[in-house]
Amino acid sequence: MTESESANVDLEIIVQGAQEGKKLELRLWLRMLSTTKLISQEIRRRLRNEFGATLPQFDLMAQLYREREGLRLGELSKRTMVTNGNVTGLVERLEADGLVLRVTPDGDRRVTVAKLTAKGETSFSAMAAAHEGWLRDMMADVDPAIVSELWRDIGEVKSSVSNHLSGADFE
Amino acid sequence: MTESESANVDLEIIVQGAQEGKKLELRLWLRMLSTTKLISQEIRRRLRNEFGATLPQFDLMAQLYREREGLRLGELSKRTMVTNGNVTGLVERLEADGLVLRVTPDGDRRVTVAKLTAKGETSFSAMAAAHEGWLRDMMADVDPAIVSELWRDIGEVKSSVSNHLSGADFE
DNA sequence: GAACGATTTTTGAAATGTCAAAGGTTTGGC
DNA sequence: GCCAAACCTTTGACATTTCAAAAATCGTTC
Repeated sequence: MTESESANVDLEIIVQGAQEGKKLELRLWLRMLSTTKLISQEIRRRLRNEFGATLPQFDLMAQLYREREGLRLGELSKRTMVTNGNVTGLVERLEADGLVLRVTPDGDRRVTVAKLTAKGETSFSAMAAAHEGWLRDMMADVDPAIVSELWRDIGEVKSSVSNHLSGADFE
Repeated sequence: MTESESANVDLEIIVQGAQEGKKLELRLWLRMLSTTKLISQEIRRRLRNEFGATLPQFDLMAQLYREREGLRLGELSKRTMVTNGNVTGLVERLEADGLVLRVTPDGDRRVTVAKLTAKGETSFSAMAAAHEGWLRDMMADVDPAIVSELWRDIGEVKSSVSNHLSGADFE
């Protein structure tokens, strides 16, 4: 390696450090955000066109589907990462559509438990199957090994973020 | 390795294939979505507490900040991935706060161009600096090499998704 | 130069989202 | 038994979001 070549490499490193190394976290965040928006919009569009449902409704029903005995609204709020007040309205509309049932248990009258109706279960399982297929389609060009790697590494990001929250979210 | 041990390994592989290999794309999506929500909420909270601003307003101003001569609302809509109707209201409120100015150019009176006011520029650059720091903090536990890798691989996901959209989004 | 089609933004209805405050209910001392 | 603190959900005020339809303007064609 000649002297000029080695100097060149050093320069590249410096330049790279200034351009690509800077704000890496910011750039990752912007890319995560835009990708998530893109996928969300596509899922929204398909849920609407093929099932007449919305994404928040789908998310909420997904939680209820795996807890057949139902969930308290507060628990639903935590799992869907939606505020309490928002859950109230969502469940209200789902109940009006006959997909969800609200029950107040005898033991504690502060609590409201939401659970899927039979119609809700049928409706959700059809959507869930389609939903899974959409994701496979959308990510079809990505090597499964990379999908796996992404799943693991984003887990690290999530964990780091969880440990550096200013607010109240702890688990 | 005994026969029973080797049989065990095979079982693990099979089980792993059935459990972890299945629905990999779905699981990646759920993790991306929850991580993005987590970070969004944290940024929202800090923008609100420290600057009295909202995240959509911040996003919109970010686009205007790097186009000092201003942007048409339709262009703003594309770049922020927000619908046209939504941009109208966002710009309206930002204008009421004196952060953004709306101008109709002489050449084409259908068009509305939004640009930051001096106050808007000052306000945004303070927020942007803080914003970048928050992200570094939140991702502090993640190896920079992994951040870099994630940025690249999520780019692949985004590209794959873009090529498998049912709707109208093409570029 | 009147009319038609394309472009751009706004509007309106409904759903989702946040936050803070208010309403009930329960529980644990006293 | 009663009161205060804690717990759970709802409410109310706004901001954001989507979609579709309407409004305004431009360009072109005849």
